[in-house]
Amino acid sequence: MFKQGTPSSHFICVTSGLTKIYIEGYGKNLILALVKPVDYIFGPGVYLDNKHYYSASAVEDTTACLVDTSIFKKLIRSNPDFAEDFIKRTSAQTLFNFEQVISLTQKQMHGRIADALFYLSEKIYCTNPFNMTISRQDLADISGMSKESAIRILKEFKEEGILTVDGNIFEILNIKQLKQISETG
Amino acid sequence: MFKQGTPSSHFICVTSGLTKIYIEGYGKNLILALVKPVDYIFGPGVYLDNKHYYSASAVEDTTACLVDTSIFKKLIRSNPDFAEDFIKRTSAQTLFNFEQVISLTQKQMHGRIADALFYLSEKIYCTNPFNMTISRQDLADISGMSKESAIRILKEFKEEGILTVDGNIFEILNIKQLKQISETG
DNA sequence: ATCCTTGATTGATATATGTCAATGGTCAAA
DNA sequence: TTTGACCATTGACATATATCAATCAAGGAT
Repeated sequence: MFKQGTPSSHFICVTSGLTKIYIEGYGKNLILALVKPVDYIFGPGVYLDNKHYYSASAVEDTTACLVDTSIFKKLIRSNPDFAEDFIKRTSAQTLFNFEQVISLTQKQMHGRIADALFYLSEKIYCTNPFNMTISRQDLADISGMSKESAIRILKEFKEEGILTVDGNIFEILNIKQLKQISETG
Repeated sequence: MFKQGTPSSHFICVTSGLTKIYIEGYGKNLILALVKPVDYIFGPGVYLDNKHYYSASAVEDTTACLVDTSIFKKLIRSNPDFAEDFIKRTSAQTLFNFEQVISLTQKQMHGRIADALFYLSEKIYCTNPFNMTISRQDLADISGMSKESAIRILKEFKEEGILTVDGNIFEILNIKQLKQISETG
């Protein structure tokens, strides 16, 4: 959909499908979030230099509509309720980033995969047996590890009866134990 | 100054000294930023649930003044320029967080210490031979590693002539090489 | 001066994690 | 059916990094 470093003149509203937004780092990508309908993609560059500071690409067939950022900015200036709501949203986003950073920097792989699984099940697909439409590489890019490592952790979870994987259908069997793993790092 | 999880009813303006803001994670801390005069401490909780989502404590003797958040919120609603400026600041903050996350998750220790040294020299102390007023543990908490590892990397940099350390006076001798290390991870 | 606390440093060791290479499965195009 | 491309999986191995324990240096208080 767009690449890090390119000019950004619109903000994007995803109306169907699923999109990943990710930073292209040193040889690997870090997925910041998955965006599902109806949610917005609005990067920090909009109020700075009108560049994208992350890339976005569809992981499922996705439709979206674009809104010129100048319209958005006018709305912010003219409507205090809108501005306040926007600040609330970005605050929540920041909070989410905090949790993510702590997970990525202070937990080991098992805890990070656990967090990613909960993110997918609770926040993205919103069901428990859920259909993984993202690749193992994407899962690894969410959890900040190599895809081989991610696969190995999944295998361990399967062996311990925490998880079943049938094709791309994932089911978390033992939520409590997985929460435990998330907590203890 | 305040602890993660406590209620936050004011925003803080640091008028002298140096303060670290950090997240208390699983057994270790992650320093998000150092705050020097004159800058503000304004967490994401202010517009959500009025709680602090990170802790702050002084690393040098620090004075600060407090402003009730309700005053701040009124200003946001009544003054579009102020609101826009605030959004710009938080955008810049978000951008900085992005760089930080990439550094922490995709670079190895040498690159992360290099980044931390540049942060201290260029953004915080703003001189090149600079007086490290933070501890090695703090340096480690900025770079997301154990203090022993941080010390070892510093030692290597000294041996390679990139850095001199005299007491708490640090001088980056070979900026170009250190940039190189930051780039190559 | 001596003690005591705190932070810095060093070494030895364990382990978490990445890398590389090989294999297998699946699906679509020819 | 066969081929090829792509993704998932597995194993063997190298190495980055944390942990633990010990030592050392510098002040402050008694």
